[in-house]
Amino acid sequence: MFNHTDIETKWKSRWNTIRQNSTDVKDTKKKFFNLMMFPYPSAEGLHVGNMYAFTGADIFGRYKRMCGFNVFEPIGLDGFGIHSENFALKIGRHPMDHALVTQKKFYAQLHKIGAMYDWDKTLETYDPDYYRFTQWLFVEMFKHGLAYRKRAEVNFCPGCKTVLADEQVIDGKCERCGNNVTKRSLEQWFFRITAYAEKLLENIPALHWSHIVKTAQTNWIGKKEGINITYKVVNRDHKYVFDLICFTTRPDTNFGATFVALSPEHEIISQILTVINQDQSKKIKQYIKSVSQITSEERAQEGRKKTGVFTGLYCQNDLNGKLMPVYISDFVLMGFGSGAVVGVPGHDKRDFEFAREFDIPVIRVVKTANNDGCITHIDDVQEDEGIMMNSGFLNGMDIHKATAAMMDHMEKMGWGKRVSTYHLRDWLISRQRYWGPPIPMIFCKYCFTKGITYSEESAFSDMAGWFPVPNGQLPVLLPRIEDYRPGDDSIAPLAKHTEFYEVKCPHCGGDARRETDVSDTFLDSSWYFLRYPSLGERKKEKGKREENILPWDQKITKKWLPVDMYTGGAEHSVLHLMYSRFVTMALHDWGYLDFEEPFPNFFAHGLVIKDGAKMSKSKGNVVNPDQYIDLYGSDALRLYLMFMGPFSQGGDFRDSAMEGMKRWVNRVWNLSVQSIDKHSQTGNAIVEKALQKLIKKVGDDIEARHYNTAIASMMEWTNLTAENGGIVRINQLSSFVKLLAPFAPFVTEEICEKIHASVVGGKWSVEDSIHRQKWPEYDEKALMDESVQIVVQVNGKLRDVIEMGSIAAKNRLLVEQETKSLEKIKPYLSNTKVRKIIFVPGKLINFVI
RNA sequence: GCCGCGGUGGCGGAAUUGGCAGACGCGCAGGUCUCAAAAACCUGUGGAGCUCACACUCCAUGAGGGUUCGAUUCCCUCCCACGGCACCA
Repeated sequence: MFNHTDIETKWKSRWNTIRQNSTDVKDTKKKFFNLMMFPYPSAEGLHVGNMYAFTGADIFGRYKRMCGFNVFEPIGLDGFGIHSENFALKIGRHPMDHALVTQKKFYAQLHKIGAMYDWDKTLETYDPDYYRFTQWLFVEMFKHGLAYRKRAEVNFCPGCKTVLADEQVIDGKCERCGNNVTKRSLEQWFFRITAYAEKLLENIPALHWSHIVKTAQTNWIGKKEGINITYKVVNRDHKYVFDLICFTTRPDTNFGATFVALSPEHEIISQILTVINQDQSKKIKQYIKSVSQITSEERAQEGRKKTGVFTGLYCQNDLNGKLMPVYISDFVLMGFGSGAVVGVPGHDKRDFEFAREFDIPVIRVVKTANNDGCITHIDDVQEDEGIMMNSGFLNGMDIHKATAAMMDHMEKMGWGKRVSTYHLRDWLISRQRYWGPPIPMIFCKYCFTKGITYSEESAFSDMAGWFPVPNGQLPVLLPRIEDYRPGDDSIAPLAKHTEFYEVKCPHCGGDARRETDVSDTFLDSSWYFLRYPSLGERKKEKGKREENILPWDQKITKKWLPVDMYTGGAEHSVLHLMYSRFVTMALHDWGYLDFEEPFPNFFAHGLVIKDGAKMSKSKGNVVNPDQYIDLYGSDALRLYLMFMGPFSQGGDFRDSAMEGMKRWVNRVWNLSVQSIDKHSQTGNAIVEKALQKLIKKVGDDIEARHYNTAIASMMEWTNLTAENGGIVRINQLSSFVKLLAPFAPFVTEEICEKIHASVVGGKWSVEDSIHRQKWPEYDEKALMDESVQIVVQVNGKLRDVIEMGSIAAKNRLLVEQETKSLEKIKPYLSNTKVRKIIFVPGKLINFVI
């Protein structure tokens, strides 16, 4: 038995003294940036789910280092944001104080899990030396026309008392606190991520990401190809009033169109109100008001009765000259397409439901082989495959051919234009909260009234009076205030502090007002990977307020980025991963970076399950790793976590299974101590052959992140050594311990030191560390077996297994002769004719009778 | 509704290209050691049949069908979990 706590304490301190894991970023010959998603520190500290993710990533980094790479593995804290602030509010400690407490706690815990973090290059998003550049990024976004401010219907979480981005609303609920999200019309800052929709989509196939994550992101971007049809709108007297654009992916059904519906948020409604009578206007206003009073969740409720109001106007369908009444209805969403749809009730269920409510005619324009009758019931509505009818020049075509033909026709006639629309919306970036980087913008009322904009460019035409904080004045420090609690009034805490917001206009020098919202946490994490390698230069920048200082060192960034391997949870598929891609693309286009994709390789690890549920605070099943590290050791816990199942799948956390892992670590220890003691020079051929195979197996498994089977194979090998004398040669032990080193860094280092003392003697130095050793090589020839097992089947059923020389086993005739006469086979072959013999060289023979 | 992933012993899981299903571990049972227990170690462990025993036979990878000499693996239908999107026109 050995004392794991002593060993861990010893090596933690020794590694720290020698800066074992401090990466020299100047050495870029074989660099490897091994990054894992940094944690957001809150509550009780690191939990087993974090440790699972970090350990899996760390094993890969350690393996790469042993394969000769200069591995950089940094860690930091994503400590700004609602999550941390909510916890600070809960326990009644100021977020600034709480941040320091959790920082200390998290770093202490992260020291204990045995990961090879570079402790000289850590970052915290709430550090002014970090967020000055988050603010710099905001300013750059603004300067390039990608940050804008507008009044919009936005998601508001009554629990967190702030607005949320679309991505942070899950099933109508807040991603963080689970409260039902409501809509509010507020002035907010947005990032124009939609400008990159196509690029974000286009680059996805080339990414080495799991198919699941790629699909999730593709779905979120949600590209749809269709056509914008421009209709002439006429009033009761058939007089033209204006144009209206409807988006559709199914123009093939356009001969069946019988109405047009507008979203209640559609801007053309203000024009409509000017061309219709008062009575009608009143009804429309009433309807819009009633819609604004229901929640988005209620509005989207399935099976809800369709509502709407007639505008008194008509769209003219140029295909057949028919007039289609224009309605306003809340089943039409403003955020998709053009916010106006052309209704084809025969071939769209929602359109049918609407037509039912308003007695609008239903026309069939698509038929199937056995159905071309009237559409009178919702189940008759035909949305899929079929052949066109009642559709003029389209008749007889299938719907796909008809769609293309109709688009061609409409474009030729000048009635419409092919377009793509996206589900992706602009990123709502401002938050009416305290614990984040203040948005570095200034609003000047005087300049606003004069219509003065930051630049002449059209992108700024709606942004009169808004100016970014000059670079040299960054960071805009977040002041320490005591009334940091968010209110119900959508007013940011900083807006109550004149000393914060009263500033001079950077343009005219007059009195102006600083923006008092802070930015979304996801902005903090959208660029942190760019910062890490350059952190060695941080001392030079500290406190400096120069104009042209960049968040990173250009030379270092050119060498070290993009990230070589990124490991994290799949739950960030459409949040962090997409925001980071967007920010990187923008920085690339502005000339700051020479790559577009920050994470060409991303590995999505699985989740740790406890009692059948994902480990989370709200479920109350969070497990703190500390107690297990104390009880079983960091090595045993790391091994146990990785042994639960494939790293991509996660697994079920159970205390009892950890005992077994501790037993095995003990067995490895005993095997090592005894082998070093006996100093055996004679090797066992079976153990040696198995070791050669093991070297290959463990290497291949680590590359594939099949850590569970790598560990299983190592267990098999130690079982084999127990059957073969219980000791191994020193060089065999040495190789084995290297294979185990990425998984169990502490105990293997201790064994390595013992081997070193026994074989070489003298003082232990940095170079002697097992984690600096070269990964063992195996002999291809040694993997070949002299004899193999041949499976003997009759009609595909296993009847016998024989051992043969590996060369003979490849000879069909020889194997046939050998197996035909086997005692167990003979009875099957007598009295029948062998119809066929299947032979797989070196593997199997099958007699078909 | 659409898209995606999966279903293997009491449990977590393993199984190159279609070729010995259940590796490895947990749990359980029995044993050694002990006054006793724990720890440690050893043996057994999918189900059924047959046998004093060794052995042998049959059944079994969510259900049903197909392709094949041979299917956990490939194809079709269905069932059940999980993940993403969703009044998206």
